[in-house]
Amino acid sequence: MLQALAGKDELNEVIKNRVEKGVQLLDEGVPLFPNDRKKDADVADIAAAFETTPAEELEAQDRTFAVAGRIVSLRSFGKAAFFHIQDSTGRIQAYAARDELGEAAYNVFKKFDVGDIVWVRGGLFRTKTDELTLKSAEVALLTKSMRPLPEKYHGLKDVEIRYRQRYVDLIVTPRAAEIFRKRTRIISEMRRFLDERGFMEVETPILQSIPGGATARPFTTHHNTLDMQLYMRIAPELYLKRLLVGGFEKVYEIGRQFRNEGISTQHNPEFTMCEFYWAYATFHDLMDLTEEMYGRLAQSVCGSARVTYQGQEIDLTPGTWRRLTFHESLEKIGGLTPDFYNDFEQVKKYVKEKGEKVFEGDRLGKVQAKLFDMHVENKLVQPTFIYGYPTDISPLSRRNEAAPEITDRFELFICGREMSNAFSELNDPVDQRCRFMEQVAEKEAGDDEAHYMDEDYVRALEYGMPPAAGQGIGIDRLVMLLTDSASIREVILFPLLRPEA
RNA sequence: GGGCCGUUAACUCAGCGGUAGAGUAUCUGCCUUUUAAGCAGAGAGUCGUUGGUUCGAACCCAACACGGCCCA
Repeated sequence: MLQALAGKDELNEVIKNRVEKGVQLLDEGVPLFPNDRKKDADVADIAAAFETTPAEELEAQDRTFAVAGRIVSLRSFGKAAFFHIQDSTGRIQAYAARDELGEAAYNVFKKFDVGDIVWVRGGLFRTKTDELTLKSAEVALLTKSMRPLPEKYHGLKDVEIRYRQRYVDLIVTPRAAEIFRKRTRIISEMRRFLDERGFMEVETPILQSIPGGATARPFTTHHNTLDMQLYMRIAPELYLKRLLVGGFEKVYEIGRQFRNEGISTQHNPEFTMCEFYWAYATFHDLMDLTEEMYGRLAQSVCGSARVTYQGQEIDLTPGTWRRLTFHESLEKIGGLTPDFYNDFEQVKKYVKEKGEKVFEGDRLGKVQAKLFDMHVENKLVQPTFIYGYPTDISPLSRRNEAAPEITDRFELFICGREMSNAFSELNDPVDQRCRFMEQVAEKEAGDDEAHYMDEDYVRALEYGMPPAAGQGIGIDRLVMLLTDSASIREVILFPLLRPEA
């Protein structure tokens, strides 16, 4: 196989050289991809244990360590060489010399390249510059690399290659690897937070025959045997609330959602959301819980409740977050007057002039939401709950007892972006049926993001759903905030891209 | 969908109408404490694709592809 590769003239010079080297090693009886070596230490553990140990003490001990990892740098002299080995915990320098390894082993070592995965066993010493270094008593090739890694100093700058070939990015861009480690920590910490409070993690369908729980266009797919059109879920909401009907009082799901929408620095067609539902609670309880959760995640992942995002300090300290009603925000932040924003015809004319689409069936709340998007949203930098959304744009939320035209719903904004959406749940089946019918009318009027009718969901409510509050948190945007990432593609391992040209 | 920008060696980039360049990486030689190791030498390219303008195009023009940023 290697001979076949070596003969291919479309391979570039570097790859040809690597293949030839591989063939030579094979000829000498050195396997290129063996799996018979075990490591007995992680690089970070060695560093942690001996970082401050003086040179004499290091060399006095006769203990050896076996590590395995990728060669990420190599400085070779004639009869000795220094190289760095990188494993999943970090990197450590190693030293190989002809006099230590013996002539034959050193000649094999000389055929190792940057990018190869190797195994090294040896004791520790300190170099002239005091760097903790593993002195190879034995080295072995574990995986021959055929392709050269990107340049060592500038690294991989081309974002297209970084996203398409994330495997390379993770090897050579420490920040990228760090973002995804933090992402994992954020999600596991969130699980722990919810588990501690008695929430039960569940899994609900991704393939749905009626997509619901959000205003968004779904992806469509097809089941062959059932010959049935299916949709990829846009939210797990309606299934999670069915579970409240079933008697589970606290449930959550962390999972992928799919929305057939544009792609931007804030939007990827598939993204991850955490949704949770809490019986006998209200949206006020959720605001408190949210502050507590975000504060804890920031503390755990960033070491402080104050984080820096794109040069701005964001204070996530629980108990300090601003809370404003939707209407207050239009006035205090948007600088609009009730005379204006309550005048349907005037607002409709205004948003149309600004280039927004207005459909036949749209009502006041919907055009007010566009005013909010234009004049308020991007000014909400520090964490702010906006609550009391118009009922027209909140088809699944409970109406406010005192003012039925608004709902007991909030959205959380940080850095000018929607981070979360939550409300006291609508559990009146009659009201829910009417709201669905209004949505269906909007859909017929041309809004393809409007809700579908979901008869089974209404039937579930007819059995009785306990009063409850529920929330959805966009995990990707939260990870962006806590890792100071400007684009959602920086926090998704394999963001959606068109096929390579 | 619209606007602006980018695409040149494996990587990072320069070149912007007159024979395709540098650094890293690769190869050869020297080199046993280097760390963007060093010294000497060599090889490496469908300049995103397709057309057009021109005596001559990586460079100017057009369309397309992929990507980035901004707007909708």
